[in-house]
Amino acid sequence: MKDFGVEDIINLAKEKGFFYESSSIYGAKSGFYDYGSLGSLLKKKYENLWRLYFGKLFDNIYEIQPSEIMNKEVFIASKHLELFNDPIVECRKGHRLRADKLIEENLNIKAESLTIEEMNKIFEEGKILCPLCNEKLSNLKLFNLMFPIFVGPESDLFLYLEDIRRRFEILSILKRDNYNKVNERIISYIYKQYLENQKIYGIVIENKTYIFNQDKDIVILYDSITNEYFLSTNKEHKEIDEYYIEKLFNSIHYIDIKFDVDDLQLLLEKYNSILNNEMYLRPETAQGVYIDFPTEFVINRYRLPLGLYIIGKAFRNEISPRNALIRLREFTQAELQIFFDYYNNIFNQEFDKYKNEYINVLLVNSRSKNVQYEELSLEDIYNYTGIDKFYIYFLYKVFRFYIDILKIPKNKIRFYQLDNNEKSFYNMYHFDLELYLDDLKWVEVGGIHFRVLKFDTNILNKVPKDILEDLEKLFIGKDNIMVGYDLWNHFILSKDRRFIVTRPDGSKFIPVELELSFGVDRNIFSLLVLNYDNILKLPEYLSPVQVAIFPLLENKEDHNKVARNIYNSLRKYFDVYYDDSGRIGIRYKRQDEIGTPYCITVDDQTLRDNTVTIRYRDTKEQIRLNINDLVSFFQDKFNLYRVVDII
RNA sequence: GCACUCGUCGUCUAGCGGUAGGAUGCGGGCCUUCCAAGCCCGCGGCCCGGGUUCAAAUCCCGGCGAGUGCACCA
Repeated sequence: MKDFGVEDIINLAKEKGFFYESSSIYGAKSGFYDYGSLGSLLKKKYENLWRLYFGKLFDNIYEIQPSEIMNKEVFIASKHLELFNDPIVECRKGHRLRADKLIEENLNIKAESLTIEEMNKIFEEGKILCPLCNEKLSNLKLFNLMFPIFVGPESDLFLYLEDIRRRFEILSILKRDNYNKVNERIISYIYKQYLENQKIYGIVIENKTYIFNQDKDIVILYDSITNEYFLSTNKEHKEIDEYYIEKLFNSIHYIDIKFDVDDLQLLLEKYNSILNNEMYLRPETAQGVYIDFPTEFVINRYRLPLGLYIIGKAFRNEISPRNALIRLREFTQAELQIFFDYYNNIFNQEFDKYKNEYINVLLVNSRSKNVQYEELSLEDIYNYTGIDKFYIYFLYKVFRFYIDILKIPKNKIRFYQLDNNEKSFYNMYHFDLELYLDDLKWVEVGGIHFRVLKFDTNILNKVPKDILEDLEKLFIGKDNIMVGYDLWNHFILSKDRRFIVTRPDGSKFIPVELELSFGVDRNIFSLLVLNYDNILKLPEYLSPVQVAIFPLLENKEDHNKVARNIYNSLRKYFDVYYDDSGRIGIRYKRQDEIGTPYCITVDDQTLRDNTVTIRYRDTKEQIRLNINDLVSFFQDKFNLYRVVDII
């Protein structure tokens, strides 16, 4: 049997319409994919199964749909603006490196405490050279993995001012010695192009006029006292070649605003007011749940445990998207956040019911054993690691979803425990759920994160005074407390007291958070990779097309007519496909390739006794069934509730 | 983002300065009473932009995209 690799799946996906590169007729941008007709059906079915399973894991779970564009404060509280933000420095040859890491390695000082300006100064002075080519490093900028959105009519102005701010306060490239003198002929050539169809923007400061293009690749300086022109490429002192001039002309996205130094102050004030309109595309769905927790907790009558989940888009400006749906810039997450009282936790009892069940895990301590995973009972995991029972219980529930419902082969799934260096500081426990996708090895398709912080009373010295009183109550009778990382952060910043929960005995706490997080696109991709070998053997309730209907012979009018009627009667209930072209064998093959589990064929016997053949994909076996029984037959086969009920 | 390799019908592939060819697929027809690969006809392509040349899919430059390895993935 041929091995089907990732590349084959990508071709299949494109050819049959599962997914393909987005905007490809205009030249695709990596990291963006469109789901096609079949992919959309598959994804919808996956999500519905996920809803039925994880949405019913326990009582009191709800789906919510927060906005994908969220306030800046959300990401201040969540620390995404602070920590999702890498300072990048560049050398002449274009190598880009992490500025903070370079400083820490070379100068042995903690870069955390340095401002951008201070870091930039270190590189300007040439204290650190590019380790790859020994060239000077400069042009320090922040690279944030979030996509900013500027809301409201002034967004263009904001972008422009943001550019000015960086230019003056951080980059300070408008220094004279960056410029080469150029002759008037070149300048007039540029102006000529400018007048014809391109626009450039400029700023006048004292006696100097700076003109630059959108990409800031090129800046022209005109000195009105000496009447001289200078040109900077904003890189090295490169020859003024046609490439840069051409680049200037090609900057099609422009803002044409001119102002002089008197206006600058006014505009910077305006900038500060517009700053409030800066929002972000969410880099994870989770924050939507955390900020809606107070509202939903009250609406659902203060009951814990409370589960809130989102199936929706998240956006990250990844540096290098790879492997089709595995690393995208726009992707779909399915995340269930479970909030509960750590000290009064019903899930620990659930553990006992399943403690003799086995799951595949690779514990930190087992990595040296040179095994892919070990099959351990829940009780063993508890004994080996001391991890809380409720956490292991949820690992088990996730495992069953993949084994029993998605039908993932048992030797291709494992939980990978992250060690203290790998996991984030706010995760007390963190296991990735990984699937083995041949060429790609183990791929992370989900994660189970216990997002909590443990505080002693010293934390009270560091919190805002107006909520100090509320926080002190959490410590009554305790030396330390466990709190959900995000709920804590959002409480500190928003000061919304609904984050604090009161127990029946009057004591106060902030719930802890357990996050079951899944990359939907990665799951879809994995399902295709793991199930394809000429035939796409998806579980029948996941198959995009559920039933195909054929006339046995395309040139027999009777066959066609009856088959058409069946098609029309089934299409209201199921995802069906009608095909009367080519021979019967090729039609079966077409459906096998896209995973259609059942094919109905109308033949001569149908005309006599009103029965049709139903052929099952995996065995190629046929049964005969009366046309009148088809709807109930398939309703039973595709009943998702029953699928989930088996568990 | 860096380095290397590579972009030809939807898919696979030949051509590598001079009329873009095959296979598969898809559509139509013939034949066929149940599992692609019988016959006939048709549809469909050189990633994009510059440059060199009488002439560019082919050579050069840039962009975009893909693969692999680094790096990145709070």
